[in-house]
Order: sequence, then structure tokens, then C-alpha cells
Amino acid sequence: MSDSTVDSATGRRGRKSGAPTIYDIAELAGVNPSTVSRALNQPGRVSAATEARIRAAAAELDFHINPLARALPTGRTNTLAVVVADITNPVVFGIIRGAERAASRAGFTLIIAESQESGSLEAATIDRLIPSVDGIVLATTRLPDDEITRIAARKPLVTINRAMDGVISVAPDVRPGITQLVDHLHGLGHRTVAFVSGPGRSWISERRWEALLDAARALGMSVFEIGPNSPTIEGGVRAFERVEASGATSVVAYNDLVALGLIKAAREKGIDVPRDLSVAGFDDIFGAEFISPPLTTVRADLLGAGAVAVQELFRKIGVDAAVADSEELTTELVARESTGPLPTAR
Amino acid sequence: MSDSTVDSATGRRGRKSGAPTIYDIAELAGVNPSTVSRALNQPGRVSAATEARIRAAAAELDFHINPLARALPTGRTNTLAVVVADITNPVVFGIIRGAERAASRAGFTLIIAESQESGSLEAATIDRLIPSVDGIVLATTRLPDDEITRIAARKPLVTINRAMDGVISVAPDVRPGITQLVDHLHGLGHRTVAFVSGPGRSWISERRWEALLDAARALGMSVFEIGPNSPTIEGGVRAFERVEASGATSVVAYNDLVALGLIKAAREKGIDVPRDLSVAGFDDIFGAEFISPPLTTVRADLLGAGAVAVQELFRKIGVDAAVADSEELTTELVARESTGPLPTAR
DNA sequence: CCCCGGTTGGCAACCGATTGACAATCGGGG
DNA sequence: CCCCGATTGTCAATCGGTTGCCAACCGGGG
Repeated sequence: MSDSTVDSATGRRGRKSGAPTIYDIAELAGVNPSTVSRALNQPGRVSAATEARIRAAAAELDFHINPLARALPTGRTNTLAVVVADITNPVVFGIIRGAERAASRAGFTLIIAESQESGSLEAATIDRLIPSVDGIVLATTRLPDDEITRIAARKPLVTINRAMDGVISVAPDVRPGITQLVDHLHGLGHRTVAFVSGPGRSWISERRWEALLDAARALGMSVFEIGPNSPTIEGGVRAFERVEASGATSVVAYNDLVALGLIKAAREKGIDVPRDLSVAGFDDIFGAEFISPPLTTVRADLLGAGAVAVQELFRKIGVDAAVADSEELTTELVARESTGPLPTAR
Repeated sequence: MSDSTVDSATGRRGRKSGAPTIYDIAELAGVNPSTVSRALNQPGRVSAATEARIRAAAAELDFHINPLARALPTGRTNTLAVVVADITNPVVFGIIRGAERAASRAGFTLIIAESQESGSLEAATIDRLIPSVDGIVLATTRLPDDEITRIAARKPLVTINRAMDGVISVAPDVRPGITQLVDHLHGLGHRTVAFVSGPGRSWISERRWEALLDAARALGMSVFEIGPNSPTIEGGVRAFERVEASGATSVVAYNDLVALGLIKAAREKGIDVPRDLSVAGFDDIFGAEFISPPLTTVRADLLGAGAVAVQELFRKIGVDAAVADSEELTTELVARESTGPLPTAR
């Protein structure tokens, strides 16, 4: 045994942050560090008197446990990641908030990562994050299926608005909202509706299209798809020409941003919405009610989707925390003024 | 190598996550784990040949370093936290994005925490986060000064839009934008302007008010403050009555949300913006150009503010990464249609 | 042929917790 | 009075890296 001189006398050398540790508590309370650990998180494992002494010492030192140090032996980080393609996309807003609430309610920390619309950057970011989190929510992913499968094999993972075999998925049911929307348009006299779709590979775009198709057919309306398009205002602007050429009297956009673009392009051509053309979107993003005209849209419970995604992750990793109010995720029509009666003459 | 031997190391004994470690690499490369560590992050410390062998082994195992394990001995987590009061506030969007970009450019991970407008929750969240991060950005804090000081003593900390002694602060200079705005209003014929301020304790609200006061006085305009108000649409709605009573022909709101509320309330009373009343805001939030009427506003470089905040943190913790394009944060007027010529009769 | 300085790699002690195994202690029943 | 089981607390190994210190090794000059 080589005598380690520096040790006992000076105390722990070069403490980096000065944050108190369980060793400090142990010393103050006159017990062994492991007893401190047990007192603090295995209720009943140590005597009430000892526990009280330890808690008092912890309070006195303003002790906060170091989650990193805890994570090492336990393998549990109490952290979840939400990956989004674009933080400024209003859609991820509600998802993040719902997830954040749910996570913090269970004492979990949430990491938000932005992939900046790049699949490879997204994969790299996730690789970096994997060891530090207990689970991953893919809110608006750009990753190909096989890559998602690969990641899901390494960490609990939930996707939002994108279904895949063998991967837990959370998605509000689009049919109620779309059925309401189509009824609404039909009631206004429209008999033909165009769907300005999203990116070619978007799972949710296809779901919306299918639901629209079914609902429109059920009412005997003529319906067709225009796309694919970028899911942005610019995408809507660019799609407008084809909408106009199609002669449709009503148009359902992939999302509110695209709807905004359509309205903008229409205005520039002197076509009035909703007098000459009815436009509806999806998501009911912030501001949808303030624009001119206020946008008719199908709202999804994004907050709920974020919460349910976290809930599913908790279920998978064995945390029992009732965190989402409901698991019924649905959609509903929000009728405003961008849709109106059939144009009498065009 | 199409024939990849089905991984001889089938079951690493009871390892919890199965993620490869430097020990696995060491074994595969026939060296000591410490040599692996050195090869991977102390360039030149090991021979080129050994390093190559180690890197090959790492690649073969698809090794990703465990940031938690690294953080323990080094005390460096490569993680930054951004704390916001309300994730749905459009203002924090740009800040988060700017910070995210800057952080990830330097290989740092960003944690977003929401305090849900509660000071005590914010303090608790930060206490929980402190051991896991290298620095903290307070984007829209609800914390009292002394609490901020307390935290700043424990971790590098930067505030945005709030200055305090002894704490690094980042804030775009409001004067250029406000001067432009006042010139703009004056040029339209307005001689009286009301400021609908933000929360009583808001540092940035006071800065805006002071700048507005100076600029208006310089032009001989009459100017007064109405407040405090909640920084929301609802806050604007509630403040409208007092604006109307004041007889001001132009009003500058604490932010775009408040401006929106004012416009909404005005419309409900049959008062047209901008014909009867000119309204301007701050921040140029998403949607400001689509609402009706498109909002005149003072835009701040929020993206830049987020990036500079991270830059300052890096400086403080000794990371040299040029990450922000510029450190000059300014503001500018974006004139749209919610401001117009002086009402001829009122 | 030996000595020397510079490389290169290994050993072992940490970082701050957790936890299985075990020892000490205590009260109570026989 | 002794033994036994239950309770309480201690020891030491461990998670996955990092790093100071030192030994082995290298080639070259004297």
C-alpha cells in the first residue's frame, strides 16, 4: 500500500465547482456516503432519526444531486430528447410545449434538438444525444425509415405524425376534422376541391389526402391532388398557378403555411378569398385568426400529441407517471372566413 | 468485406445498454483504455499507427463517446441551457434558434427549459439543471435580481434583454429602431404617442419607454405611458380603453402581441387601424406581416441575440469558437400598414 | 557499446453517485 | 443468559471516461 499523502489532510483536491456532494453530507452528518444515498432515495431503508439528520445536513449545504453522476451507475438520465426539423415551424410549438409539461411533471428534463431540415445532421445529432437520454421523440423528422429503425433499436423512440412498423407512433386522427371540413365546404355549395399536398414523402400528407378523398367522395364531390409541395408559404405561392388552372372552387392546403402562401398569391392576382376561392389549411397555427381573412383550418391537438408521445416513452422505459390528460387525439374544424359560399361567377 | 462475421462478441456480459465503450475499443485494438482516450482526444499524444488502429476499431464498433461519463472527471458537459418563461412566446423563437445554431456549431447540446411564468418553478428548474450544464442563458426570466446573482455565482450565466450589475447581459440596442419609428410617426403627422408598456418589472419595457420618450421629445411630440400590462394579446385588449381615453393618435405597444390585442379591441369598437389610430409593436413576430392590417413593428435581431449570448458563455468558460457572425445587435423599423397618416377628424 | 533524451503506452486514482453483500447492533423470546 | 432474526449502516465494486506519473522503448551520438 503506497501511502497517498495528499489525501486525508487537505480534503478533496481541487474541487471544481464547489457543489456539495453526498460525501460532504456524510461528513457533516457523521455517516457513510452510501447511507446518505439510501436515506435520500430509498425511503425506509435507514432509520428515521438518521434520515432526518441527513436531510438536515443536505438542506444546510443546499445540496443538489448531480444527475450526471447518478446516471452513470444507474443508466437512467431522467432526460428526454425532442427532435424537430425546424424550430420556427409553428407546428412543433405545441408539441414541444406538451412534451415539456409532461416531462417536467415527472421530473424529467427535455432536450430540444433542431436538425435544420437535414437528415444527416439529424442522424448525427441523435447519435450524439443517445447516451445522454432515456428516450427520443421524433416530432418532424427527415430521417428515412431504416435510419429510424436503427435508432429505435438503440433507444426507446416515438414518432409523431409518422407511422412505421415496429415503432411507436402518435398521431391525431385526421378524419373527424377533415370530415367536418368537407361537410362545411359542401354546405357552402362547393362541388370540387383541390388538395395542395405536402412533401412527397410526408406520411401525414398522405393521411390527409386519403381522408379528404374519402370524405369528398362520400358527398359526391370531385377531388384531386396538386403536389408535392414544400410545406411553406413559398410552397403555397408556387402551387397557386396550378390551383387556378384546375378551376377548383375550394382548396385544402397541406398546412396553414401553404394556405397562407395560396392566399398571398391569390391576392396578388386580384383573386379574392373567399369570394372567388375558398382556402383551408391544417394546424391552426399561431396567428391564423389574425390574418386577413382569418383562416379556416383543421386543428389538431398538438399539445396532447407531445404529451402522449412522452407518455408512451414513459410506458416503454417503465416510468409510471400519469402525465397526459387523455390519449384520445383528435382533430376538429375551425371555421373562419377564408372559406365562403360558392363563387356565383368566375 | 461483405462477409461481416456475425459479431463474435455476441453478448457482452450484462452490459446495460450494449453501447460500445473505450474498453471495447482497447480490447479490439490491443491497447490500454487510457491509450484509446488519448488517441481520440489528444492529437499527437499517441503514435500515428496506434491512433489509426484505434480509430479503425472505434469506427468498426460504431463507437460514440458517452458525454455523461466524460463530464464526470472533466466537469465539462458540453451542454448549455436556455431558460424561457413561455415557450409559446414568439420572441423566444429567434433566441432559441440563434442559440441552438451557435451551440451546435461548437459541438454543444442545448437544453430548453420552460418556467411556465413562475419564478419559483424557474429557480427550481435551474437548480436541477446546474450540475448538468456548463452555462445558462436566461432568455425571458421571471427571477428577481438577487436570485439571478445567486445562480450566476454558481454557473456562467448570461441574460438577454435584462441588464444587471455583475451579470453578463445581451440586448439589442433599441434606440435605432425606436428613433426610426418615431420619425416615421412624426412624418405621418402624429404629434402625440402613447406607450402601452409591459409588465411592471420588465427591464426591456423600461428601455423602450425611455428611448421612446427621448425620441418623441426630440421632435417635440407629446408622449405618455400606459401600464403596466400583461405582455399578451389579452393585455393589449385590456389596455385599449385607456388608450382611447387618452386621445393619442398613435400608440406604440410593448410588443407585437400587445399591439395585436389593441388592434383587435379597436376593431370591436369600430375604430379603424390605421385610419383612426396608428398602432406599432416590437419584435416582428411570425405572422406580423399577414395579419390585417400588416403590423408596423420594430424588429430586433433575436437570432443574433441568442447567438451572442452563447458566444459570451463560450468566452466565459474558455471555449474558443467563433460562433456569432457579429456582436453588433441593433433594431430597425419595419413599416407596414398598421400606421398611417394622422386622422383628420376624430 | 553505453548512455541519453524524447516518445509511447500502461497503471491507477479519481469524478459523484448507486447497490449487493455483509457486519454490527438491538430487542425479544425461550 | 443466550441465541436469533430483523434492522441499520459500512465496505467496496462499479458505471465510462480522464489524466498525472512513470516505465519501457526507441534511435542516435559519443
